[in-house]
Amino acid sequence: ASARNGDMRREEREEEEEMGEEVLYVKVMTDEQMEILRRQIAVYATICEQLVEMHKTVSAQQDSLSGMWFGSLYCDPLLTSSSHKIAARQRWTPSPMQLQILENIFVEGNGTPSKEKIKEITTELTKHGHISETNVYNWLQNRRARSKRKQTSAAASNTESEAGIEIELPNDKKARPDAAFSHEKQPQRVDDPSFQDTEMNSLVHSLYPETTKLRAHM
Amino acid sequence: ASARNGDMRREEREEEEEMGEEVLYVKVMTDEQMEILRRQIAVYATICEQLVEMHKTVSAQQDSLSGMWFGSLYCDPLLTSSSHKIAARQRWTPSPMQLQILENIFVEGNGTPSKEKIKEITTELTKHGHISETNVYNWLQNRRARSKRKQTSAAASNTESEAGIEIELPNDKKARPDAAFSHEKQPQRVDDPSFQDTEMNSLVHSLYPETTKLRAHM
DNA sequence: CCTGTATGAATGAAAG
DNA sequence: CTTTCATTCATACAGG
Repeated sequence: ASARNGDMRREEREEEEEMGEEVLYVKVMTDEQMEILRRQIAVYATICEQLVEMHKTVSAQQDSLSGMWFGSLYCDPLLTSSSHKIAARQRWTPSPMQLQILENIFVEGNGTPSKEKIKEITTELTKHGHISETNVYNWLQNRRARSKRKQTSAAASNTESEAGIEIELPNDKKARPDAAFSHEKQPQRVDDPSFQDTEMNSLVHSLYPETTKLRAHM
Repeated sequence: ASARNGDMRREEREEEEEMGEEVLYVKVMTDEQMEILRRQIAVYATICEQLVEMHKTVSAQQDSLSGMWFGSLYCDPLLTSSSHKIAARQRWTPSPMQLQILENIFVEGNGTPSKEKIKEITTELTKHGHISETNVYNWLQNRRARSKRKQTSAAASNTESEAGIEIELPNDKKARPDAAFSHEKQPQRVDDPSFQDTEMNSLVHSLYPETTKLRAHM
């Protein structure tokens, strides 16, 4: 029972849903939307901070428990809430945390995924969830491949732009990003780390001091 | 396989400028930037969730504190912002015409859809509607996979009739280097194009039940 | 409105 | 490394 009437239908639907004047489907954010996003992120940040504060307060009175929490949060965060969680997915799924770290590693661009390194990374990531060296290896491999593919297709259709999409990754000593949103029409380098949000990193860091790697750019 | 069409976006944007009445300079995010943002939000979400869990645990023992807490945190950041939805990531829908053509191509069964071929097909299909190479690629891939699955399940039911055991739980484990035990619950990826609903709202809502308004405009 | 289903897309893993 | 496969995720629709 599938009505394949294509775009027309969808367009109508969307329009009726909300935006009246913006009929076009562009993957573009207006200033306003940017603002919304920024605010939403700010909300997260705020909530997290306050939760952390709260935790501190509470744990000050229950220190026996607090140690346990911080120690086990990432490895086994939800045991308490849902014991009916059986699940057991067959294929590994990186936790957001792991993803973030992997992404950073990728961006840092050591093009050399040495065995040694892999092992090291794996060890680090184990703190944030179940993972194996194979996972790390595969992830990096896939990431590389897909990034490359993207670049290729992008370059293909973007011939006239001499913009020198020097799409080779890493080593960007770009200024530290504060606010992070680019105003340029030209898309930035694909994996521009400058886009990453410092605020969050520091938040995460304050939560999980052992994850210094998150910010490690040197 | 995963490459999203980053360049396509740009083209669309220019289109917009052309036909646009006002110049409307918008800030553009590349897909990659969007993705990074999504992930960062996902990290926030995860942290928040876990903190919430923690809070529940704690407040179960100290309900006097928890009440105070819920009352004071929220500062109404999102209520005002509403109204504009970020253009959703839309998923391509083949027009009937395109579908027909694709079907034919599939039936012709050249099992190897070379890149060359894909490009060609895409060009052809563009005449019948908006489409990209990735779309074609995905479509064929999905078509193949699902066709195959159908056969498999058909065969399975066949076997079942003779064996009498129809337990076909997809529980079979592929050879995995690491023995799998139950994963931690992996919160789903926040992959919401609008950046505005589901995950975050429900998270916030769970934090601040009284702010139901948050969801009002969805 | 909410729930179920078809299907475009993303992605971990493996083959080539 | 590149390409392909298998599985999962998320969304567009249809039906209650």
